[in-house]
Amino acid sequence: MPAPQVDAVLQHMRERGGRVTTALRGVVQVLAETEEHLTAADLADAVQQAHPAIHVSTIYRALDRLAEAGMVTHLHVGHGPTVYHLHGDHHGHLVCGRCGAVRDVPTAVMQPVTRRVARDYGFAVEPSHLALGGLCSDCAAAAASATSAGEPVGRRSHRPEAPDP
Amino acid sequence: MPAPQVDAVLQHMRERGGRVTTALRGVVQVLAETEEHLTAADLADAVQQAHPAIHVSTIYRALDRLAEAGMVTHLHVGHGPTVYHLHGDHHGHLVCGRCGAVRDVPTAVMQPVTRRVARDYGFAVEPSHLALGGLCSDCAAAAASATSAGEPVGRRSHRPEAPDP
DNA sequence: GTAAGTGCAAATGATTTGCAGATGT
DNA sequence: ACATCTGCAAATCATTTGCACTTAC
Repeated sequence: MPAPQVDAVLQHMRERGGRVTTALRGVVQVLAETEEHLTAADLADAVQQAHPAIHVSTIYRALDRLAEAGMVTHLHVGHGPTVYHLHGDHHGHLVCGRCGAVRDVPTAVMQPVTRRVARDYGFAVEPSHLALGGLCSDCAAAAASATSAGEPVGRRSHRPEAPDP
Repeated sequence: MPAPQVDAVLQHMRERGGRVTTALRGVVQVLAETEEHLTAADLADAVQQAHPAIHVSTIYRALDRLAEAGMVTHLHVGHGPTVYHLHGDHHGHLVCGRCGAVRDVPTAVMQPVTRRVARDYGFAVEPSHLALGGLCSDCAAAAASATSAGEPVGRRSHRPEAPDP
């Protein structure tokens, strides 16, 4: 949706001395079009829809470039591969160790800890690079109730079940 | 140091129907002897000192077994490989994205967030599986001062600088 | 004795890299 | 033009798995 956002990012990259290539544009467009956290493979698939020749390794390099410029952030979720998103509104992440779902939480919620940790340990928490592991409500319920009959989804991106806050 | 702790764990494993093998004993001993968070490779090295034939894949299987029994926990730190430790006192982790240092913080510090997230999102944070990404004081200083002259240590366990709270 | 463990080698999955050729500015 | 990118194939790293063989109980 935010076409202007895409242009802004690309402009920034150009000013930085980088070149705006098909791959770079593709990656930024896809990232701008979703709220989700995408893996390099997800991005490759999406970009290849329009430009089949774009190679995954190129996606990685585009992401590197964007990360260096501070335009995207990545997050290491439990087992699964690294996920990326545009470095917009900062937010933390709740990563379910069972089904792999990633849920965003506003930085505000993290504030107390962020502050305290900064004071006591001199550690500067990077909010969007932040992940709390645990069990989402569904999986917690599943684990508690049955003999653990839940179906531990291998991985696969995530699934924003409830629409929400 | 805590030899009895080792025995307790092994005993528990035996009662659970598992067999106490050289590899299992080795892993538990090494884990009990350190405060650090070790990778499978670290463990392999250590265990092999006494029993050169123990293979890394066996270490992984021993860790699986121990994890299933709830005796060890693992943590996915930024890039680097997974690190393991005995599931004793719960604590969270501060992982420096620059030098890879892992610092423990008591669960108490995390409480406010843990609680709020549980209430608002029904998400059950697993304290010892918890990691906050960011920059440790040293790296933050380095990043701030120079042209970013810091030396991004590949990884390597961590460095328990200050003794503490 | 026998099922639970082990060693090894080969498989998998994510990510990186060297290099010759393509392309944005 | 010419440095920056890209495609591809091969390399690396962490972790997993199949299988014949050991070993703890």
